[in-house]
Amino acid sequence: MIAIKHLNPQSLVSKNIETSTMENSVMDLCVRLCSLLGLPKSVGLIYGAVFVSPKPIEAGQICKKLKISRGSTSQGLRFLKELGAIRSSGLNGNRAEHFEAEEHLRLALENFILKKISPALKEIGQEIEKLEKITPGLDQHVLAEKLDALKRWHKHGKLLLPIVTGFLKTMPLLTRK
Amino acid sequence: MIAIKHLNPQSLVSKNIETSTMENSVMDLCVRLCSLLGLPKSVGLIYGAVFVSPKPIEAGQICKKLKISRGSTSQGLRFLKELGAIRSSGLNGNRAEHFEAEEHLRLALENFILKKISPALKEIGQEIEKLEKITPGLDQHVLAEKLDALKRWHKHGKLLLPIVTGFLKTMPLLTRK
DNA sequence: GGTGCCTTTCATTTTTTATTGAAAGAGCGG
DNA sequence: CCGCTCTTTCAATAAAAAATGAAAGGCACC
Repeated sequence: MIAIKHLNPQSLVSKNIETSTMENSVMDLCVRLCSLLGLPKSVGLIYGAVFVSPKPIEAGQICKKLKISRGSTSQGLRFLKELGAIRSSGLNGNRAEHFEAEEHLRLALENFILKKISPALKEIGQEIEKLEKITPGLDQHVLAEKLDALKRWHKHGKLLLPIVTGFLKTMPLLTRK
Repeated sequence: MIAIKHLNPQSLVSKNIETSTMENSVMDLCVRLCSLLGLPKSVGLIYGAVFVSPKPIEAGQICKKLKISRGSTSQGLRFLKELGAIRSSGLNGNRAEHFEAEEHLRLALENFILKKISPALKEIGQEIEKLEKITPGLDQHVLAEKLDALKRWHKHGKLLLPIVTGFLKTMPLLTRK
């Protein structure tokens, strides 16, 4: 079945953590926010764990706390780091890398949008260009019309993008500490 | 591996249709647009087939043309109809339902955004409300701070939504015929 | 150089999501 | 009412995505 998916209203993290309701719920929110962007639950959980932690947290603690595997944790952390949602805060004493949430989650969101949407729009643009070059046969004028419609959508999609990222800039920062 | 997914640059529909390059490419674009919204390929193909067709097309033709099953076709058409991306144009003569693309694809997009994002924001809002009611213990003031940050994000998310849908209203229509 | 501790990688497994096709439904014409 | 044609539904299957955990790599300290 094809359907627009929603997460169910009850707690999403209870299987993973059994700590204070408050912490639990804040992490729940993180999972929801991630899933809105189409990111897997584990990424939401990992981000939540870093976000919620009062001090930089290391991978080992995260995967123990969330009861998820070493591999998932590692990959999730890498993804979040590349995105700019968390950052490493050095190898406090021992060899364990410690993570904390970035102050500017907004940058991560912008990053995400740029990485995900921009290339898609670009490819669509290229596809349209290729199409333009084809001299349409006589029976294809209807298609040519449709192509024009798609072109307009593409143009306006490109326009919308900076508006959204621009709006993000006006948002208050999601700060830690 | 977790990664931001992109469709590969070469044709996405060649396995499904072997008609004119132009038609093929327009459908390709439809698939890309759908996948940007996280919809399955079949939905993109089906929408493409309806969009590209110079006259209302029936389900049977679609599933023959795309070489996909009756079930997928039926479900995809229902989904697109509910979304307002296509509409039924009566049972021309025989019992077969005929479909054509909606003029106002913009409405479908708004619909999609509203159905997908609004409920999520609402649930996040409820979750935050619930959290507010919890009197935080002494050791939880750090969490309370983080909750504030999330609250601000939620507020601004709600603000962004009408701006995006508002922007959609300024777009030229994606017209058929 | 060996040991302990932590990390990443990646082939395999599990879980989730999408697709299929057979069976059942629905309307029309005779 | 029956046969025909098209549709929907849904349990089974296939495909895709995510999670696991064993193996391999890195680094600090002895």
